[in-house]
Amino acid sequence: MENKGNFGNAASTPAARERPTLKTIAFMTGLGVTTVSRALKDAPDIGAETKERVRMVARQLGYQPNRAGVRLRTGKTNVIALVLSIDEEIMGFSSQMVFGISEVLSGTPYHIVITPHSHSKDPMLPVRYILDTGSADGVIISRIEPDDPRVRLLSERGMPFATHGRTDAGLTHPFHDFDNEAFAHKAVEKLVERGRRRIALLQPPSKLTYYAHIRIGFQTGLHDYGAEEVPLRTNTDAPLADIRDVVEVMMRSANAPDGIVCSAGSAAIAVNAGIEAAGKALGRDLDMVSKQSVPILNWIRPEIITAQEDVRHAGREMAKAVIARIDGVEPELLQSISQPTWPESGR
Amino acid sequence: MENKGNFGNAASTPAARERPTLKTIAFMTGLGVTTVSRALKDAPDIGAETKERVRMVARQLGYQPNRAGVRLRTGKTNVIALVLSIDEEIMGFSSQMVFGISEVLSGTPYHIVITPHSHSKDPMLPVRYILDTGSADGVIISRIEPDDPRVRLLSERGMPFATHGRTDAGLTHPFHDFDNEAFAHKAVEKLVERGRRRIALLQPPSKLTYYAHIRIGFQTGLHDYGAEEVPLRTNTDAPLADIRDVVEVMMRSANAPDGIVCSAGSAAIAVNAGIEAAGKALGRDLDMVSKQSVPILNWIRPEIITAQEDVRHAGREMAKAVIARIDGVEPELLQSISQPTWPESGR
DNA sequence: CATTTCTACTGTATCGTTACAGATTGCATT
DNA sequence: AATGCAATCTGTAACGATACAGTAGAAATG
Repeated sequence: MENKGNFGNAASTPAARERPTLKTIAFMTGLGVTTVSRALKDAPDIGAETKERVRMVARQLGYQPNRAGVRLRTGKTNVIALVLSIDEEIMGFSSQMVFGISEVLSGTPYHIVITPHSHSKDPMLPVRYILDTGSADGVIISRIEPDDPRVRLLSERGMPFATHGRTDAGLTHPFHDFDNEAFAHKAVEKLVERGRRRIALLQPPSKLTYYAHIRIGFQTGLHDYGAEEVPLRTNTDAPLADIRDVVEVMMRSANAPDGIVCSAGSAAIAVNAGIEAAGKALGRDLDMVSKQSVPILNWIRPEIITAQEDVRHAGREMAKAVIARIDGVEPELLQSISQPTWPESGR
Repeated sequence: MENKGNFGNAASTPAARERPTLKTIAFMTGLGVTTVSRALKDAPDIGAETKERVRMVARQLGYQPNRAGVRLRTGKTNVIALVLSIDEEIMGFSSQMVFGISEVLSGTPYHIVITPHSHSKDPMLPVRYILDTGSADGVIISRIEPDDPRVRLLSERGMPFATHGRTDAGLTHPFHDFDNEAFAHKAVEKLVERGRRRIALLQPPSKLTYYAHIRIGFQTGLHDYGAEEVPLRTNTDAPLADIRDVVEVMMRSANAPDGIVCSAGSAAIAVNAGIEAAGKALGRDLDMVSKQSVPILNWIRPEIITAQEDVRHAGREMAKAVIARIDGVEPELLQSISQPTWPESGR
């Protein structure tokens, strides 16, 4: 009865020093490989006592299922692909997101694989690659457009995914978003509170969905608090040097604003440089409200009024959403929006 | 002669819509699976014409080898694991490194997997996990200590790896490092040039190898240029609020320094806050020289004299080193040190 | 007592790839 | 004509896990 079953035809006997496999456990318990596999999955047709024994031995051996074996047989990769734009933000935006995702994945068998791309190249490429090679069980993407072709493709192919930002074309899918409308609205309020009336907006590139959210929040804010817009012809994607130059020109012009709303932390730095280059100063000639995803603006220019976007939290939410989606939860239930927080100024 | 070989006993015929495998190519070319496999690897025992034909069909089908298959059979994972401390730096330090690594890996079959950990927990854990599960072909680690146990373990187990920073205990291994000694030395020079003589150093935690490099550069600098050290009792790992407080106290004290050398960009922000809290100002009462890995300090406090550390470049170098190591290149040949660059101040 | 049903377990085939140990063919050599 | 030998090509087994289709034995049923 000893050493039967799978070891009958196989020549090998499990070596002590190798990484344990199901075969090792099967050998040690005297059970079949199949039984061990099913026992570890808590299948209903395995005896309670047997399960217990298998689990004990597995634990003792430090058994970890071989990923390649599982993946080959079942097609499950246990990988979440994070598609990142390599020219995203200069300041740790994406690292915080990665860490948020990792936090959630650390309790699961999932690993995080970074799939980088440049947003000057075709943004479909990384997504197509993942789909064609089946190299992930789930995908996380950002920089979402209203009718994002990546979202369409992923949905079509039935690949679970979550987005950082929403679409706006009747597509239902898991997402996490920051309430940019609320941010922009409140930003205007904060400026008007300080007696500012002529306000410029440094907005995101118009192709991204949240451009519209920012615009709406900004414009209803202007309307609600009786302020007017001073046009600013650049966006948060522009090189910092360009932003500085454009702002400098604006600040030197006859109708310079007395308030600025800035949609990205790194851009706020350039805006401030432009303001100073024009001989103006925050807090004196004008005020600025900016979103930031890494809490540093307040450290350097306490005069900048900031709203905090918790990107790490966004990462957590998206990771949870993708996993839930993989587990079959309906997309409608996997959408969340987080509110800006307004830390008391200073520090 | 058609449809023979592997298709004789197998019931399946390759479906058109599925992802192509070697079997598909074998079917289309009328060759055996083994032949196709060897042809694609350019093995010497396959005819030139056959190779050409196989390559053509493979290209046409968009064949990509199944990673799980390769991994299961050969043990090669095609994964480079990047071990990242989730409490690393607040500012995009690690994202830039990730992108640098990605740049190099994009031309190879390697993927990058992030293995996060907290450096308050046992730093051996992620490394042991990778070794025990064989989940990567190569590893990249940072926050290196003089006699780093991770470096020892990885070497012992023959796992290819590269480090960001050096060890200092007779261990030979691939690394990329920033010349912190040169940085600190030059930093003192820059301060003395501006007439500063009493200099404080915000140093890295003493357990990290580059603590010594910074100290040596700093002290030889003091000696060479005839300046003296004002002690500063904190380090770059401390919470920003702590750094600010300690600096504030120091700046209020009788023997406040007239110069500061700062070993990390994010810490410089807190140092500056401390200076201002004490009612002092950079450029007037004292000067500061700081290292930065993301070029933003100059944007916000142009008065801070900065040395740039190109972390993206470091990522590239380490990725190249790991791959070379995997390919059997000797570790001695895979060590590089990059010099600080001193961008002209301003903007 | 024969038969069905249920419980607990097992062998075989398979995922895609590659190492290994042959085959087959044609051609030159003895 | 027999032999040797490259040059090409091929089948089989194996990596580790799991889906599937069983089997053996005990217990319940008629």
